[in-house]
Parts: sequence; structure tokens; C-alpha cells
Amino acid sequence: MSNRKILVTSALPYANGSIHLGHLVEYIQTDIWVRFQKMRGHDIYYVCADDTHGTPIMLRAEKEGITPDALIARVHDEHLGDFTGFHIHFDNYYSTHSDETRHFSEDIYRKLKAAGLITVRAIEQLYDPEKQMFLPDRYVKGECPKCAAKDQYGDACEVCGAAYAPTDLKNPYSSVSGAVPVKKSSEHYFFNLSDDRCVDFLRRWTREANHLQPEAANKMHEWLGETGENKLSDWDISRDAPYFGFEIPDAPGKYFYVWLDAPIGYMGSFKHLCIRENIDFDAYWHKNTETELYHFIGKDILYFHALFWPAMLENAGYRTPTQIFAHGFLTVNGEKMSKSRGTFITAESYLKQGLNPEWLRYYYAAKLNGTMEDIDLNLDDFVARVNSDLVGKFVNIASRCAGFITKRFNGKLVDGDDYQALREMVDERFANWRPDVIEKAFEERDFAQAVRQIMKFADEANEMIHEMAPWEIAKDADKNAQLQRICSLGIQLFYLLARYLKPILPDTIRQVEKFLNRDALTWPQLAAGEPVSQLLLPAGHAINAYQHLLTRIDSQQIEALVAANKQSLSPEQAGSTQQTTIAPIAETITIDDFSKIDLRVAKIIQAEHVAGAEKLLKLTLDIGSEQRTVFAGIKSAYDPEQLKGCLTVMVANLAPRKMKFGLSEGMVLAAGSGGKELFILNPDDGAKPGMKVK
RNA sequence: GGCGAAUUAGCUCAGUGGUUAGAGCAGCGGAAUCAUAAUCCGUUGGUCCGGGGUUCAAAUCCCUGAUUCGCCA
Repeated sequence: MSNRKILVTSALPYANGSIHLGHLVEYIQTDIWVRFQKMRGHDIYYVCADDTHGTPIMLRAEKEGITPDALIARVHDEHLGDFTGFHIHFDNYYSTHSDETRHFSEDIYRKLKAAGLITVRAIEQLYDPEKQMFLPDRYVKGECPKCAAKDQYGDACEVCGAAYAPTDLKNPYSSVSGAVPVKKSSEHYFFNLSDDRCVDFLRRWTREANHLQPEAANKMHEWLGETGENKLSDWDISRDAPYFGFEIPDAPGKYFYVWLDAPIGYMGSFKHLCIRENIDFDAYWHKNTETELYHFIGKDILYFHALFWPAMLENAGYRTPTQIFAHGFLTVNGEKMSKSRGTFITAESYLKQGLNPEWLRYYYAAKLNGTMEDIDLNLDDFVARVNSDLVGKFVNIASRCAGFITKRFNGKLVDGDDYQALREMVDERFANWRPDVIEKAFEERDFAQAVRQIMKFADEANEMIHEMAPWEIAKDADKNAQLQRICSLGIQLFYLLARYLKPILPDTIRQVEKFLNRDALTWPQLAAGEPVSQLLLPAGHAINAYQHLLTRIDSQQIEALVAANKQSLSPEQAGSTQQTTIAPIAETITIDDFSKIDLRVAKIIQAEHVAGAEKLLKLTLDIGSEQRTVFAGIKSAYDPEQLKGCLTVMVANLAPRKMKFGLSEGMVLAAGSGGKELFILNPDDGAKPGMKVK
């Protein structure tokens, strides 16, 4: 196979937060793939960096009373430490706040400008007069224009889900200073993504040469629209001072938006590596290069990597990525990671609790299949799977054979005719053991498939040892040769498995290399027609004494990990929650006003989903004298089944209202802000349907 | 509201028109004692989300509904 020249990146983690298990999906996925390619002898570089610019970094540094440079230097070290702890090996881990990244940002910008793809126009935004800065959407809070919920961010309402512009918020305030923001106009620089040159190029690029996974290509097609449709808008790439980033050439007080220089950070990091190791940068980034460039990313940032980024590169005269590999999100126990449940687990805490990073690497590998599907870290399954596969199956093979080899044969595996017999046995029994199946799965990032294959062979190896029962043979001194043959076979099979597992378990396999007295294991490669036995250790090879390679996970360790990551709501958070949920008391009314409302105890005799309704449940209520149909907006919090037979309270004299799904004859009473926070009223035991509530 | 994805055994997942739907783990019964209680054999377990359709044949293709998750408005 010819030597491929490959450059690989993982997305740049933001320098404003710790690495957690969700991040690690991507870095572990990338690292496994890179190690696999390295083992096969390809020239491959893996670069990454911290993404260091933008308002959040600036404000956080200010809050901590340090400079942004000091903040990003500290976080850089933390991130790199976390990655190293998980055996993620970068050829370079750099920072976007670097001369190299500045150079390419300016270079690309100038080329786009020269091509007439940059325009300047004034836009109006919210401005914090006290802090004297423009406010990103997330830094403006106020009341939702639709549902009036308080303390909502400037982009979307967390209560009703409405999306809007920050200027739509009622009673807006700056979450930086608390001041009331004012509208202010300023000039912004735009990359003309809607230009035909970009749109036509992207239409082509997103569809051809497997640049994107099929699911991703479909999504891009949705964003691009049909030919003739112009769905893309120009991209605002500038931000006004004060901003931590690179100032735009010839535009004093204007800075590149962090998302412009983030992907350019890939180039910056690689350039830095090139200088250090004397690599030809242009060979990898020149327009007509035959080198390969792959970006591993999360599906959330596809937009930037599959639209903005190739359009920028293409129009600035650089090569575009060979492929974008997007993965899904991580859930823990089937749910979003949650700080209150303790499933928002940081990389640091995992390592600090003394858990083996390779457990996680293996588990992720067993789940990753190269698609954009989310993957679930089920903690019980994690313990069972790792213990069973790695300790029970894989490591056990070495453990159960090595003792005899060391004690009885001084570490020496069979040679001569016995070696020949061993080879024949392997070829007969493992004729289907073709490296290309596993190799193809690794290449396609279908690690789950690779792991299934590898474990199937581990199962077969254990079965084979069991059939030959070396512990029986060992009792008969005359059968020494046979014993050595069986145990040599076990070790040989273990050796093969170790080679396949090396990209996933680099540290364990390093110990295996010592145990097997071998230099760095390479990828098993068989020419067509060559027998599997070609891959074995040579005749008469001597191994070292076995020391155990991997321990099992104790589920108590997992419990401790979750406990360590469990955050009870801080007083501050609890306070703000209260603020949002306790609405002010309304205007005083008289008893007569109240008595106009006829409240009745109602029994829910039927509750069902309403076809096509997002929030409604259809309830049939018994109020003694009659039955009523009521559509209630409580679907987000209640399952129809759990409501059947319950008693609640309804407004019985509310004017009926015609809804899309039928007539609603009253309403049931519920408390709460909405979503899951919704609680219907229950009368105390003894209440009967129809009773008046007063 | 529009678009898309997912839904298969207790758990995690294979299986894109072809025997009676599979694996690993868990469970149950047994064997074994080389191995860190690891291993091996046997076995229980399924409305393939529901309903309808196409077909000689459907987990698989089509329609429809439910649920979950995304993206867009």
C-alpha cells in the first residue's frame, strides 16, 4: 500500500471551561483513528488547539482579575493535561491566539477581500452603555416577548421555546453590568456567503466525493435550499472592540469574530508543527495537493465546517477538506449530561477518582460507528462491558497461558515442528480471521464493528483453550510438548488480538509489548492469499513473566465518580430560580369577583394524546352531573396513563372554546412555569366529582 | 407549524426484501479450577413502537399514528 499523507484535526475546545466526557468522545474517536493509521505506517499528523477568542474569554478573565492571555495559558495546560491523561496524543496542541493563526486569518481575509467577497455595512445591535460594549445575544436578558417569562436569554426562551432577536426582549438588561441596553449602530464586515461563487461551490462540494456523511450532506442541502433558492445569508465576521481576538487589518477597532479564526487555528497549529519539525506546510494546504485533510467534529458545528470553512478556503485559494467526520452527542444513562444528577463528568474528575482512561476509550470504541448518531454512556453497561470484554475475555487469554510458559518452559514459545503444527492449527481454526474486515471497520470509523469482530475472536480463543484443557495436560509430565504447544497457541492468539486493540488501548498494549518482549506492535497486514499464521510471533520466541494488565471496574468507583460530580443547586442558582417562578401577587379582587368562577372537583376518566398537537392532552372529565371534554396543555409533564382515574379541579363555567382539535369545555388547573415544571391540582382524599370548590 | 433521524430480548446493540430475527452482557441450569470468581456447555427471554398497505415473501419498502431527539420557522 502506498504511503498516505494525512492531516487530521479535532474541533478546538473553547478555553472557557473544562473538558468533560462529552468532549472526549471526539478526541478519543480521532485519536483511535490516528493511531490506527500510524500503526499502518502512514504519514499522519494530528493537530488541535485551544479556541481562545471572544467575549466570554474576555469577561471571564476580567472576572478572575487576570489578563486573557494568562487565562488561556492556564486553560491550555489544563486541557492538554486532561487529553494526555486519556492517552490522546497530538502532534501539536496549540492555541488560536498565536502568530501563525493571526497570519492565516489576515491572509485569508485579504484574499477574500481581494476577491470582492467582503462587504461592510452598518447593523444595529444592543449596546451596554455602562460597560461600553456591544452585547452578544447570550449577554442580554429580559422577558420573553411571547410568554413573558422572566430572565430569558436574547436568542430563545427556555420556557416556551420561542426564538427571537435580543431587541425583541421586554425590559432587557445587560447580564454584564445590569444596565439597560440601548440600540446602537456600527459597521460590520461580512463574508458574502450568499454570493454565487460560494453558493454554487457549496452546492457542488457538499454533494461530491463523500466530503460529508450522507446524513450531513442532507442537512446541508436543507440549509442551502434548491438551485435558485438563496437561503444562505452573508456571515458577519467582525466584532467591535472591546474584544479579545485579532484586529482586522485596516479596520481599527474591528476584530475577527471568534468563529472566523477558530478553524484557521487548524492551519496555525499545523504551521507551528511544520516549523518545529521541518514539514512542508504548502504540501498539505496547496490547492491541488493530494494529501488528505480530515476534520473530526460534533454535529453541532457542521454549519461552520461544511459551509463557512470550505467556502473560505476555496475562495482564498487553499485546498478544502477531504472529508468532515461528524459524530453525535454523548448522553449518560440515556439522558443529557446533568450537573444535578452528577452525570456531567469532567475528564479531570474521572482521572482523579483513579478510573482507568482506557476503560472509557474501550467503551466509546465499542459504541462509535462513524455516523452522526448520539451515543449513550450507560454506566451499568459500562462496568459490565469493560469487565467482561477486556478482563474476562481479552486479558484472560494471556493470564491463563502465561503461567505455564514461564514456569515450565522458561518463557519460551514452541519452535521447530511444534511451531509448524501450531501454525497449521491456527490456519485451520482461524481461516476466517482476516485482518481486512477489522481494518475496513477501523478505516470507516466503525469501531463498534471492529470491536465486535475482535471480541468474537477473543471468544473463540477462549473456547479453543478450554477444549485443549492445558490444566489437564499439565498433570502428565510426558505431555510437556503438548502443553507448551497449547499455551504457545494462547499467547500467539493474544498477540494477534493485542495488535488489533492497540489503537484503542495504547497504554495496556505498551505493557503487552513488554510482556511479549516485542518492539512496538504494528498493524497486522496480510497479502492476499497469505495464511493468518504469517502474523504470529516467530518460532521459539521468548516472553517475559506475566503481570496483570488491567483491573476490573468496581461499580462503587462509578458511584463515587457520580457523587463527586453531583452539584446541588448553589444558593445563587436557587435564588434566581425562585425569582423566575414566584410571580408578583395580582391586583386585589372581592369575594364576589372570585365567586364568579365555578370550580369543581373533576375525575379524569379518559386522557389521551391528540394527534398533531404538540402540547395538548385531551381529557374527559366527570363532574358528577355531566362529562366534559377539555384540552389541557400539560403534555410536556404528564403521560395520559398516569392521569386516568385521578381527581383534579376544573373551571366549570368557563366559556367553551373551539380549538383546532375540537371544543374545549373548561380548563383544568395547574401550577408551574411550564415544560416539565407543571403540576395539576389534586383535592385531598374524600373529594367527589362535582363538588364545588370555594 | 415544516423537515429529518431514531424506536429490535431485562441492558447495550447487530441485522437495508429470502429458512423458524441474532450477538454480547444480565438471568436460569450444569461443567471446569489454567486464569484477578476469570472460563466453557446448555437454556429462558421478542406484538422487531402501534395500525394499514405493496409483495410469493417485510424488522427491512410505502402510507398513517405514537414517543424521543435534532434542525428550521
